[in-house]
Amino acid sequence: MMTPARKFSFSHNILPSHFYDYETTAVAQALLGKLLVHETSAGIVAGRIVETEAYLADDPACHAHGGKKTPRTEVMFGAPGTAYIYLIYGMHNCFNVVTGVEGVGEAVLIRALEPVCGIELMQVWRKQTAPHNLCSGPGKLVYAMGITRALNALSLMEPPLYLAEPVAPPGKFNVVTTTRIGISKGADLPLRFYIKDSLFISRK
DNA sequence: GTGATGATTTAA
DNA sequence: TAAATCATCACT
Repeated sequence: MMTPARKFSFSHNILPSHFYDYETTAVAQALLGKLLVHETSAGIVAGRIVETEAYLADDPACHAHGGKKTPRTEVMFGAPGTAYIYLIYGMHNCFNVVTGVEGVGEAVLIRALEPVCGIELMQVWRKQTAPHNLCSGPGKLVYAMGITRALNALSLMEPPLYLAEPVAPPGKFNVVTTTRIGISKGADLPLRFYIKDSLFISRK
């Protein structure tokens, strides 16, 4: 008789609150190699973060630049380690990790993941099969992970959506720094970070 | 109320 | 290269 698939989760490896006790650019780099996990009713999906962008309080590309607090940006001023999810271009959503000191509006955009877990689910939700095309963009990974705006403002330190240490010992990797993608203001700032030679980033 | 804008993706 | 598509925000 077949052994039933073991129920598992990554929740015992959740990144603790002190992970966020650093400036946003440092957290953006430290998030590379970590896991983003979503425990859904359909199953667990997870990916290794391979590309991020920092959005800072004094940064013209940041939704909350200059301390601009609106109904939308309010979560960016909340506790670090919460989710900031917003609609972009009327049809996709972007997923961010709120960072920085509470009361200051900063966040890290997750731009790409390497699929780790629940790839079949990702393929269904993305209507794509190629692994390198499942999570290689901020809008794409939101679909692949089953993330919706219902998760906006929720803590990333507990299920169903959370950040975790990878299970296997992290291999050594190099980080590349470039300017950010798809913005007009603040376009020259070196605030995009990705894992060198990753096949899963949104673009070189 | 109205209009400009946008941290994207996809297909042609 | 262009179209799709709509929440958000400032207010010519």
